[in-house]
Amino acid sequence: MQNIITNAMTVYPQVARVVVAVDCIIFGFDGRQVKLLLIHRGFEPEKGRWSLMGGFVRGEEGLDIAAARVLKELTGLEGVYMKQLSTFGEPRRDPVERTVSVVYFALIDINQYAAPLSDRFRAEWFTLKKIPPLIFDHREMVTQALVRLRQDAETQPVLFELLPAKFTMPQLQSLYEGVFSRKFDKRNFSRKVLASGLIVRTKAKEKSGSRKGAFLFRLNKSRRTLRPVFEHIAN
Amino acid sequence: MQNIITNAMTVYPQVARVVVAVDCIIFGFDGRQVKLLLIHRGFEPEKGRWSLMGGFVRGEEGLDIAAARVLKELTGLEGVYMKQLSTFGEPRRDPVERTVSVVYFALIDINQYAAPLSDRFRAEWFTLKKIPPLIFDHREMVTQALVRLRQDAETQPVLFELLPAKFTMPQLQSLYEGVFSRKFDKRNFSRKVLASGLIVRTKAKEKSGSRKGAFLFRLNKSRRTLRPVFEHIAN
DNA sequence: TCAAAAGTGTTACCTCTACACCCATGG
DNA sequence: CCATGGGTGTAGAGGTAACACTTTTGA
Repeated sequence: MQNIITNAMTVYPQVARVVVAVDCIIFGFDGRQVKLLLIHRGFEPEKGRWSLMGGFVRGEEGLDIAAARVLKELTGLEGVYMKQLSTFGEPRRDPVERTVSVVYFALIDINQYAAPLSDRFRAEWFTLKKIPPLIFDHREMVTQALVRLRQDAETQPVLFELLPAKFTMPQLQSLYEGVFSRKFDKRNFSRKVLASGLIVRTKAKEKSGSRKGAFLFRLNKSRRTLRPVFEHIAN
Repeated sequence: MQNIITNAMTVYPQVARVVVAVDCIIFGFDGRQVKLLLIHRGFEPEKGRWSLMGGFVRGEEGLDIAAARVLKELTGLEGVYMKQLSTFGEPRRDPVERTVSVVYFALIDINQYAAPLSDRFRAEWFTLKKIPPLIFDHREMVTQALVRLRQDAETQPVLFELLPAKFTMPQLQSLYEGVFSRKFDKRNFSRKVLASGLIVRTKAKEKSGSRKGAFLFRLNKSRRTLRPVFEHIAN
């Protein structure tokens, strides 16, 4: 087994080299529920079980690039919101060979491309309450991603990545309720979101889904954070 | 150059293997200022410049374990608060050979062991405003760590890791002021911290540092978070 | 006795939460 | 005409921020 050294670099002697992979946690929102995209493994190890979408990092590829490539292979999507979560490296987490996995999570609007999916890979969306058993330490990765998603959603408008360009207030509220697993009061919710200045009401209405129709909103591009900074212990 | 495979595992064919390292960002507090521990490199590459303390991950070693080992090699400390920050893996970040570095940050009370330092390595504490140029992408690592430290400090009582078991209110306030780079009103600050129930006043006073003396406080072990959870968009 | 740091209370404002009814429309 | 989901306002409570003076004691 020859180690792959890609050019004439000198090397560190006596140092173990390991396989580095990326795994992608893909969250989606379909207008009603927050979901997680999983693939049904058609290969060993753990053939036939569910897992995150992953792949090995190539020789000349940075980690972010590798994650974007893996996401594209599965969903066909590019330019998606994607963030590094953390790295898993227990020596025996992958039974085949020691593999250090850098985990990313992505947020996408499910409806925008329900189509591109499922071809090369058997991929399915699962609601957060019905996640099947996952291989290796993937379940722990998902748990961490959810914690992080909530943290981020508290301070930054990340959840808008999961929505189409125009969305209704009830959709936005369902999204927040899904991510935080709790209900919000719709009057307080809409007042608070509007007060943030992040979204703007358009004149159009979405008429499917209710007889009355719901106003469509869009992001106000000039705003980037929900609050300047929040300090728990502060003046 | 033989790849090191530690046992009879089968392997993934055709996959690049790379060196995995850990780098430790060590924040400390001396009762007045928040500081960062750096080492003066006595070896190539970048000999003579400043860097974070790092080391390669060994064959049978998990990432957290590797980081703890590296921290111990430098400071002699064990059982310290340590958390994974993120992973850096640009192909040419290390000119010697491709190296993926998993970054950890640790929080310690400087006074507790000013001694154990500086022997094997030339290590020095730098205030956050006087960080020298660092090698590779270490400066970016530090920047990210500071952002994360602030985020964490907003929701969790992590900063207490930087303090001795007993500390004064002015010390605590300097710590928060150092981390957030701003001043707080001492009346509001102490009221707020005390209202959190996180700390308890003892009868003892710290008499050095002021003529009047300042009450010593200690952590109230039963409390774990500053607030249950905070939602920006919530009910 | 005075310089230096520690300690303490009140008020105005703003934000958060709880809560219930009317509106528009398609069937 | 009625069932369904969408939209809105108000009042009470709680938290935040601004603000200045007194205490202690070592030198």
